[in-house]
Amino acid sequence: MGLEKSILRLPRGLRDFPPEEMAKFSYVENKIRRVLELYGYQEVRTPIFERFDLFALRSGEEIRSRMFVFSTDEGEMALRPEVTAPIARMVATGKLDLSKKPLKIYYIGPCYRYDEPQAGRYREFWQAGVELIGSPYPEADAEVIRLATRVLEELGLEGYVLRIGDMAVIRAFLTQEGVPEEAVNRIIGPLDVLTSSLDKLRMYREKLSEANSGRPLGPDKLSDLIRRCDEIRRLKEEELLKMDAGESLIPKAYEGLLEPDPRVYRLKELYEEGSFDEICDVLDKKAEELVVLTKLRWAYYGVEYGPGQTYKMPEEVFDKLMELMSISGPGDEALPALEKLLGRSGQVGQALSRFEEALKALSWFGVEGFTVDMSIVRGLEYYTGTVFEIDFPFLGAQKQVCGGGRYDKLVEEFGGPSLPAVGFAFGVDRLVLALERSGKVPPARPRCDVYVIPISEEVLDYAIRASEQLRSSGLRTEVSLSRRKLREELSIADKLGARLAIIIGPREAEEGKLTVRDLETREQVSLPLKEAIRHVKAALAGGKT
RNA sequence: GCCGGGGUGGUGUAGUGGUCAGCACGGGGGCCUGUGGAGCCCCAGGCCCGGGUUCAAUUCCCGGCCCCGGCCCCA
Repeated sequence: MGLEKSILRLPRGLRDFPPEEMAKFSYVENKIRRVLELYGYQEVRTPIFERFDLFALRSGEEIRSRMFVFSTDEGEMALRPEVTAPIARMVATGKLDLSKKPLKIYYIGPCYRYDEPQAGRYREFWQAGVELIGSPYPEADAEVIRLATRVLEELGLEGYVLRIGDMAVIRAFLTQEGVPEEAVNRIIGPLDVLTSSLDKLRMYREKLSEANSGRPLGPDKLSDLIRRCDEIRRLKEEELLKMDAGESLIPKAYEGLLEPDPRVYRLKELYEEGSFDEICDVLDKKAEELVVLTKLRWAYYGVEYGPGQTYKMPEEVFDKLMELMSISGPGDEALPALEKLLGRSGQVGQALSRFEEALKALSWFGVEGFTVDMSIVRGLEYYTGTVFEIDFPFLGAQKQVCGGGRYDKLVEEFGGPSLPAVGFAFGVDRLVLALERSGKVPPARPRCDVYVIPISEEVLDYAIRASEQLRSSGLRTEVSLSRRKLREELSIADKLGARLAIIIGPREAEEGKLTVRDLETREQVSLPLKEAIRHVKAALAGGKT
C-alpha cells in the first residue's frame, strides 16, 4: 500500500530542485556572489522567519493575508517576504560594525509569499539583494545600480530594460503643494494603479490603430480591454447615480464629463466587425474619464490618510502630478522636462539636482541606456529617493527581475541610528528563467571526470585505494559501487558524462597499474599510478572545454 | 477574484464508447564470464476524484481537485 497521495504532494507554489535545476541556480548564485564581492560586498544571512510585526511595521496590517503567518508562545511570526526589513533590523540593533561605514552587505536566500503561483511566481522564491548602508551620496545610488547591471552582464543576459525614477522629487513636489506628509503614500499607491491603467489603455489603442485588419489583440487582451472599459463605466455610473440622488460631493456641473456611452456594451461586436477606429475613440474617452473621475474624487471627496483625516487635492495639483508622473524618456529629454515642470527652487529643486547627480554618477560607472521614468513607484513605502527596476520584456507578466532604491529612513524607524541606505533585490528564479529563455544556460557539468571500474570483488581494495589517490590529486573521481559487469559499467560511465574510465582487474592489481580508457576515442593504456594521473590530467586539459 | 489549456505506469507519450490500454526511457531479473559501451528475453508498474448519459465510460457530459498559462495584484 502506498501512502495517501495527498501527503506526498508538494504544497502549492513550492518546488523541488533536482540536480540539473539546482545547477542553474548555483550558477546564477555564484555569478552574483562573484560580482558583489568584486565590489567589496559581504554576505550575511538572516532567519527565515521573524516577528510578524517587523514586516507589518512599514507595510501595514493588510499584508497579513499575503504572508505565511503562524503563532508561537512568543507571539506571531511570519516567513519573511523580503530581506530588507530584517537587514534594517540587524543594523538597527547594532549587529553590524558601523565603524566600517558604509556597510556593504548582500544576501541570497528564500523568501515566502502567500500568492497565487504562475509562471515566474512561486510561494517560495529566492531573492539576492544588496544593501549599501551609510552613504547618502548619489555615487552610492549609482554604484548599487551598477551592481545590478553588472550581474546581468556577467550572466550574459541582454535586452534588459532599466528604468529609474525618484521618490524624493515626487515627495518634495507634493510637500511643496501642501500635501500632508502622511497623505503622500496614500496618493502615490493609487496613482501608480491609475497610470498603469492608462498605459494599458494606451497600449491597446496603439495596437488597434496600427493594424487595420485581422485580429491584433487575441482573446485574452480583448477581454481585458472590455473589462477595463466596463470597470470605468461602472465607476462613472455609480457617481452619476449619486449625483441624481443628490448624494454626490462632486458638483453637478461636471455631469457632462461623465455622460454614459452605450458603445462600451458593444466593444466585442465592434472588434469583430473590425471597427477599430470606433474602439480607439471609446478607449480615448475612457482614459479621459478615468482621469477626470479620479481627479474629481480626490478634489471633492479627498484622500483619507488617517483616522478621520482627509486631504482634498486641488485640481491643478492633480494635473501637475499627472504630468510629473508621465515624464519618461532618456535622461537628456526627461531632465529638462522635469526642470520645466518643477523649477529649480526650494526642496523640489534640491531633490531634482540630487537626482541629476545620481544619473551623472551612473555614467561614471559606465551605465548607459536607461530610461528615466517618474511613474515607477515601487510598491513598498519605505523608498525615499532614487528608485529603479529592471525588466526583461520577453519574460511576459513576471518580467521584473530586479527592483530597488534608496530608503534613508528605514533604519531609524526601526529604532536604530539615522543611516541612509540604498539597495535592491534580484528575483533569482526569474534570472534563471531569463537565462533559459535566452539560451544562456551553461552546459551541465558531468558528475565526475573519471569513472573507476573494478572488474571483480578481489580488486575492490586496489581500485578504491587508487580512486582515493586520484581524488587527492584533484581529479573528480567516482568508483563504481555497483559490482556490475564491465560492459555495463562502461555504458554507465558514458552516461554519467565521464571523460575517462579506469579499468581495474586482477592484471592491473598484480602489475600495480591502472588501465585508462578514453571514452570518446576508446583508446586505452596501462600505466602505473603516478603516470596514470599525469595522463588523465593531460587528457582532461587537452580535450574540449 | 476572473479567463483559457490540460490531467494515461516513476518520467515522456500513443490511443480507444466494448477484446489484453500501446510505445520509449527508467526500475528489477536473466542470457552474456576483461571493453559485444551492444543485443535478446522475462517481470513489476498506469487511464486524477465524484456524479451523470449508456447494456457498456479511460474515452461523451457536469462538478470537484490538481497542474500549466494569462488577467488583476505583487517581488
